[in-house]
Amino acid sequence: MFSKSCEYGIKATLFIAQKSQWGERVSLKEIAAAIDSPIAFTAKILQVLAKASIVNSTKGLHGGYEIEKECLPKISLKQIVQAIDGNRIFDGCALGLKICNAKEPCPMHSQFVIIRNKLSETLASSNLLNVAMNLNLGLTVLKR
Amino acid sequence: MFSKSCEYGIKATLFIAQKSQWGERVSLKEIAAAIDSPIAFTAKILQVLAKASIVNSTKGLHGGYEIEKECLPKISLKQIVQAIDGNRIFDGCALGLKICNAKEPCPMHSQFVIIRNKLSETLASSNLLNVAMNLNLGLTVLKR
DNA sequence: GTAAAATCGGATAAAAAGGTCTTTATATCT
DNA sequence: AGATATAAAGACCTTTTTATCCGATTTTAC
Repeated sequence: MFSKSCEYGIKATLFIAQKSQWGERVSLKEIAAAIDSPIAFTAKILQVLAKASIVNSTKGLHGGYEIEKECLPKISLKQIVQAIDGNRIFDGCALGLKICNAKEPCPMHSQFVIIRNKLSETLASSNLLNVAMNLNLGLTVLKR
Repeated sequence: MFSKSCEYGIKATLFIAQKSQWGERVSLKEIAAAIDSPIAFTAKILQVLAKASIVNSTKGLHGGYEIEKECLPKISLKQIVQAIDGNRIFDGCALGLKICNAKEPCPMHSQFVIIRNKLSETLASSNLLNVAMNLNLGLTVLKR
């Protein structure tokens, strides 16, 4: 479904969001440990997320990553997916056709429009605050 | 969503299904041309589909691939996907967790169960006869 | 100035995608 | 029956993409 980069990106953002609720800033090392990801690879993904202004990064001693508390309810998982994987998953043809639309559809087009719209809505309607709250309550996990 | 192998596999099977309606047997070359796929790679995928008894292959002069007419309504696209990509797409965690279920869910588990079930149902309820008929009518295409 | 932390450019490894060549099977034509 | 042309099967190789790692640089608090 998603690339590995995107999986790590989502998990990393969620961990940062969780800590940012309490105004805590987290380092790369902490993130990688929390989501069980390769540290250097995670760094690269975080750069992308920082450039997309989904997370804020601070260099130097006591630096790290954070998200402004007020932004948490405004950032959706869809934004993360788009920043890392683009939106091929939302608008690309399931059978890989270059041109595939209602006028010239692939054999699965009409069915997949429904599924992709559902996916898009699901991701667009989730926000970091909600998801982070479930993490806090221990109802969901980022590892294992 | 699907691997390239799977995309080609679905398109190849649909093309074979279309021709098999009229009792025609098609060669690798014809298939690759019809679905615009690399010929040698397509051969490999067809081997997998033949081993999974989704298509019948015949060697030698006038050989090629076909599907018994009576089987067309009994074969679903889900079977093709499972034969090539396995069923990670149907039961794997969207965030890549090894363990992810209702008891120990990832933050997106409950939402993704719905999407994956929808995908599974859609693919399971489609059959080669129906899809091939739309191809015949020119309502859908395998190329472009 | 030093240590901690992110950034940046590139190097390496692994997996997916695609290609080549040889072998095997099978109809058809002497 | 044997030779031949055709077509899939199988083993192996190359390219491309994705994933991962490393080292040098920059930034900042103390």
